[in-house]
Amino acid sequence: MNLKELADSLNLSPTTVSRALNGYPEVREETRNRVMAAAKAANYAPNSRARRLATGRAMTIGHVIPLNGRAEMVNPIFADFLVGAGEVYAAEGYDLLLSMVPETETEAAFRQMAANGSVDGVMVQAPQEDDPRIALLTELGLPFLVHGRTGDAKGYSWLDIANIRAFRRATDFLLDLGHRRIALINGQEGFDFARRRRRGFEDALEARGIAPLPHLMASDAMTESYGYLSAATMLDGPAPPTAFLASSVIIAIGIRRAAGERGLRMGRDISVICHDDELSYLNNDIGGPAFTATRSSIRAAGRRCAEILIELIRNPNCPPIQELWDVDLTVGHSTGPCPG
Amino acid sequence: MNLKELADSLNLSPTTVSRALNGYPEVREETRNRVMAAAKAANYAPNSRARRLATGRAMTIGHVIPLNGRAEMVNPIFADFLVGAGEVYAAEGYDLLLSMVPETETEAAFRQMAANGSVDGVMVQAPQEDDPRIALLTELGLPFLVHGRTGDAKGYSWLDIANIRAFRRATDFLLDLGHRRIALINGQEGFDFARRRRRGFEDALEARGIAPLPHLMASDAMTESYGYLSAATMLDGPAPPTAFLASSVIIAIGIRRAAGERGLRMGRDISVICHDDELSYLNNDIGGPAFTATRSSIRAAGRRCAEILIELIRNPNCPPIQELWDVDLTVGHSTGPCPG
DNA sequence: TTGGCCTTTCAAAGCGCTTTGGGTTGCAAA
DNA sequence: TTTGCAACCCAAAGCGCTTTGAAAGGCCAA
Repeated sequence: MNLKELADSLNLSPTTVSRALNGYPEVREETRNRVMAAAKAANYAPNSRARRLATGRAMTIGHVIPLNGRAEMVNPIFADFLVGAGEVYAAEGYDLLLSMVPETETEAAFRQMAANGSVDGVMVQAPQEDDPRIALLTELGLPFLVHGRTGDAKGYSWLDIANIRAFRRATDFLLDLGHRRIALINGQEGFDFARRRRRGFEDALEARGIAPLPHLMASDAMTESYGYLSAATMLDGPAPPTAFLASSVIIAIGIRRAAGERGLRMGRDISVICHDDELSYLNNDIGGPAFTATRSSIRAAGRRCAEILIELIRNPNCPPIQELWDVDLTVGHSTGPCPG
Repeated sequence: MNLKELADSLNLSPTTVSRALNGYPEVREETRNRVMAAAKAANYAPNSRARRLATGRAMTIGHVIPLNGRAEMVNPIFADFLVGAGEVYAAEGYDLLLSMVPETETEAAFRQMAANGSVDGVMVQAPQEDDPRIALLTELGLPFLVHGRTGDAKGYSWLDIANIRAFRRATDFLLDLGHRRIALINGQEGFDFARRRRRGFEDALEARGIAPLPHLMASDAMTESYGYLSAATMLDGPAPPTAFLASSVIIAIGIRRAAGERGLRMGRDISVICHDDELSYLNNDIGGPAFTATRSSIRAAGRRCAEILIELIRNPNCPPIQELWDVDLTVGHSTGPCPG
């Protein structure tokens, strides 16, 4: 069933049927109702390919996920972010085009999208230091929103959490408990968020005249085994840390494993704070929050990012929208005063 | 730059340029090269909206993720599966349309997709007992592939792992170690995979004349806190288990937490086997596999599912393709003989 | 030279929708 | 009776591509 057939069956022109269906005012209410009823009865839905060609809009938003060949790692926050964004897209009538491409081909992927008009805008996640995607998308004139930020953070739209502040606060919390040998198990340097978090950590130490210890700082893709191995090495080494600051719950789980194997009880023998993206399957609340954590819902971020991006698409010469979210520190069972 | 402009600049007709670009034989090699070079120079890519309208193909595959309002839980395996599938789609020139809809609206979402032709086929994940999606998609004539299976598993295409066999084998492994009070911390009943796993578990017990203990069987969405709470309850209750069988690594991590809090060492005081989907951020291999596990890469499943679905789309009257994958049992540090 | 047959190219007709730029019709105002 | 103006509705022109059916050109055999 297409528009023409539907129109014929109603003895109306395609024009009128189209307008009735799309809510234009110049069609009588009675006619509109007739059309709506017939469309529903015939289970008619306008062909989206044709509609997109005619309107020139793709009604689609692209998420390009770069796969880095080495680690082959899928960022675990990616699913929750996607779900948050997807909820908003669905509500606003946008489709979500997900594109998995090798990291080396992201530029080509964006160029392709811009040239063939398959998306109206794109979401950029996990920006690196001076991420080339920002200049590229600006050049291509494709609306985009960055989750995170990088460079001078000017001239483009982004949404980020206050990473420096969050990690400074978390470090202060540990320092206040008397800890001095604090380890930072961070995400991969190169990502802007990891650099900021390190800076927050170092700022807090510096403010108390404590030098960060290089052997207590690690940086890598945020997997459980990375958390485990880093913590194990540090705990078994000389001058082991009394507290850990971890960039994700997954890492903290690895730390917990290493601590457990060594008979160390969290919150008593060893303290752990992590950043908690509130992943739905790693709920940190039930039975009281297990980990003391800086918390910010990645899913809520996804939702808000989607809203902003849609705004940018609808309103092409809208000035850059930038949003910085502050982060809570919730106290759980994983921290306590420095022993000894 | 569109086709007509490109053609004009070459003094050729749009027809010829289109054929040259799409590899049709009736164009001279020299002409084709000229066209290709000009297209590259002008950074021309055919408008995908127009192409799709003209060809009648969407070159898009839909993944519909039902969000169940209550739990608001995002299945953690979903990201890795998506990445696996996405790799294949990208290689084959298909787009991936991701649609997040409330569970109650999945039927409407599929009907919409079928009516407006935005996808050429869809992937169905995590089927429930007699999942209505299968009948619906069959009725709609939309090619689909089920990851998992349900009902009589006949008449439609699916790819599944041998859940019964895997869990029977895992249970046997624990029984052979002398365990008798074995707990099953399963996924949500209602999902076919969870039913099969329970059956494998019960079959193994039954074969040795052991009755499954209802108080040692739990079933819910597979989160860390669910694993933790279930294990905590069981360990603190009467007749606590000496071994656990968990439907996911995430659950097992929760069990480990509960055990750790009670001073129980895994592999010595308590045994744990889990099913490991080989999520990239929960690598169970580094430093030797932590958990004894039945293993099957969800990402590889995603890849293969995508291949099959594309085959089904390309070849509409292809008979159902069904693939059952056997599952490895790898021994880690989390299991040992029954103490006492 | 002519006819026939490739090879290569093109004009034009869609694909199914939206949207522009009118037409009708009916009714109040002139 | 005309005119003016809403209120409704429609024909037709795209949107940018693919594809059909045909024409033009080149070559060879008759």
